[in-house]
Amino acid sequence: MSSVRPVAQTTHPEPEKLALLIDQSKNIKHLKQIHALLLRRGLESYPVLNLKLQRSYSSLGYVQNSVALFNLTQNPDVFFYTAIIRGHAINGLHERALNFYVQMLIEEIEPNAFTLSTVLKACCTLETGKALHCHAHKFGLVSDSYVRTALIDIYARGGDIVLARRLFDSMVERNLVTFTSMITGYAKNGNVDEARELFDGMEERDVVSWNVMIDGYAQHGRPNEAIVLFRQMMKAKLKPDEATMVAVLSACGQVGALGSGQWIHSYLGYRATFNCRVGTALIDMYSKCASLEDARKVFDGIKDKDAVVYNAMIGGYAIHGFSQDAMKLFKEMPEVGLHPTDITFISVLSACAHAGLISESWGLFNAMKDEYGIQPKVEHYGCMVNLLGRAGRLEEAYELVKSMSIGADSVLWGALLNACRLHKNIALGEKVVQFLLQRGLAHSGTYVLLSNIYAAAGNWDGVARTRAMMKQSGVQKEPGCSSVEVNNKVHEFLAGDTKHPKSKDIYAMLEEMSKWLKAHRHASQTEEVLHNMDDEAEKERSLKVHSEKLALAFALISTKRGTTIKIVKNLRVCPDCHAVMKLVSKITGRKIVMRDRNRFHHCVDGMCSCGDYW
DNA sequence: GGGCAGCGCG
Repeated sequence: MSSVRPVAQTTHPEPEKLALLIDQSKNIKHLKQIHALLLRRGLESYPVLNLKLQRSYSSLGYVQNSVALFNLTQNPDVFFYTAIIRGHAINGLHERALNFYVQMLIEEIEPNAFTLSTVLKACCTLETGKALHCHAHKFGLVSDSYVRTALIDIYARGGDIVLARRLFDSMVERNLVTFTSMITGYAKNGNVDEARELFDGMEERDVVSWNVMIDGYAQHGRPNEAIVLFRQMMKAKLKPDEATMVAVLSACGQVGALGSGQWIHSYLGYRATFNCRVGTALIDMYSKCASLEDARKVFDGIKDKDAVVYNAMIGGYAIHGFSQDAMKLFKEMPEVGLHPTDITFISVLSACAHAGLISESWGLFNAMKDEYGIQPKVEHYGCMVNLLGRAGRLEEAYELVKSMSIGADSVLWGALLNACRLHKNIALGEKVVQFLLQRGLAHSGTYVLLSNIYAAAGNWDGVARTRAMMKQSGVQKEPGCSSVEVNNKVHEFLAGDTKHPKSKDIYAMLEEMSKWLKAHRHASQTEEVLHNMDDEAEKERSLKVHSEKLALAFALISTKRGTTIKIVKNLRVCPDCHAVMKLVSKITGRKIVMRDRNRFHHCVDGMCSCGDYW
């Protein structure tokens, strides 16, 4: 190498060339090499190159390196400030990003539209958003489309969807991104239909707009519409990306659409390995579609698993009641250098709850607080209440709920009520419902559970009163809906449904099932029939057409002998249907796997994996 | 010399 510097310098790459090299560096090693080269040539503080270095370090996640360079910069201008704010914002260091913005204002450097849209990215609260909105006015940036898009985003995510829409409507030029931003706002806020209206009105859509809409359906209880929209996307010849797949897989898991989920798996190419995001989505889908072995295969194939991947697999074991496997994976986490998260604890605690492991649960619950420094959330309490309730320790469960410093939600109260139902404890059930009514927290599930508690104890007065309360408050029972997938198509059934094309055959099968059940001396478990029917025969008739039984009958006539039957129900399975599933599994020799709102039931040869507690 | 939107786990 020549040691004659002046000569060498003229033959070295020009700054423009170096700038390009920085932009093109794909990893930290690369970048550091170029940085070293700049240092050797005394070009480190050459403004353009310095700026580019900072940006590249930040985008590779090395914000500290950017900060070090920033601190060496003499009189950083608006470009440098914007870069350092952005570096922190994209790496989730929101508070520090805001601090740099404040520092910039103190230095009396005026932010431009780039700065403002960047700092808006780091703004987490509605209050900060409003303050920045004022700044936008002050600096005359409020009509800039990037600033405005960011503002729409902030307001929509902060829950002020009306204001977000007002900003959107007042924009002179709205583009694909603005629309997508507004649609995202609606979707995240649960206004899926408004989102769809905007989506349908768009002149052009890209993969992101489709993804947002599909995910909006998937995350707001409308998984079937998510799958339908995905098919339309494919028809429109748009190439789905990873985000599309993650959203659709979530939807497949929710409805138990194993066939569709497998199709996506094959579209992704049945690779031996997936990244964490796609891998997690596949694990979740397979777990919820009762294919735990496939979930595990995907899990094993993921290299560099993160905690989220573990959470998904542990959660899979948990809903199937495989507590030992869940615990085993949980114990493996520290061994591979992963820290359990709050979600991990929800999964292991629910696994323990399903298996009735009381001392283990208390141990985990306390360790979570004391050793891992994770504050229990309402969901963690929910697991404990489920567990204690199932074990009949109702007062202990009630005391736990009352002792909480955070507010209990309707799911937690529901867990307590379910325990009252299981142990026929009317007194506590009434107390809880009274409590909920006073605070306006009662919803349809509350009433149904209370009614079930009365019915279980044969208290028909109580049932009638509950019915009257429901009517008075205008609450309607969420209709039970069961689905079963046959030939990649999800068939849905409501109670007493006659809309299915094969309805006649289904009802014939139900008659046949009745005969089997009679022969096996099955006594209908009418205790939880909601209505006060005087006639026992009438109660039986209403039980016979429960949605899960229709789904079972349809599966029996339309699937091959010996194959596993998989049913998904949106509510908790009713006791009579549960008993029937077990019996039918024995009579037909088929495995019946049913997922209800809470967990999986694997019925084999007359026994259920839940041990008859759910 | 710079900027905006989408994904997972109970």
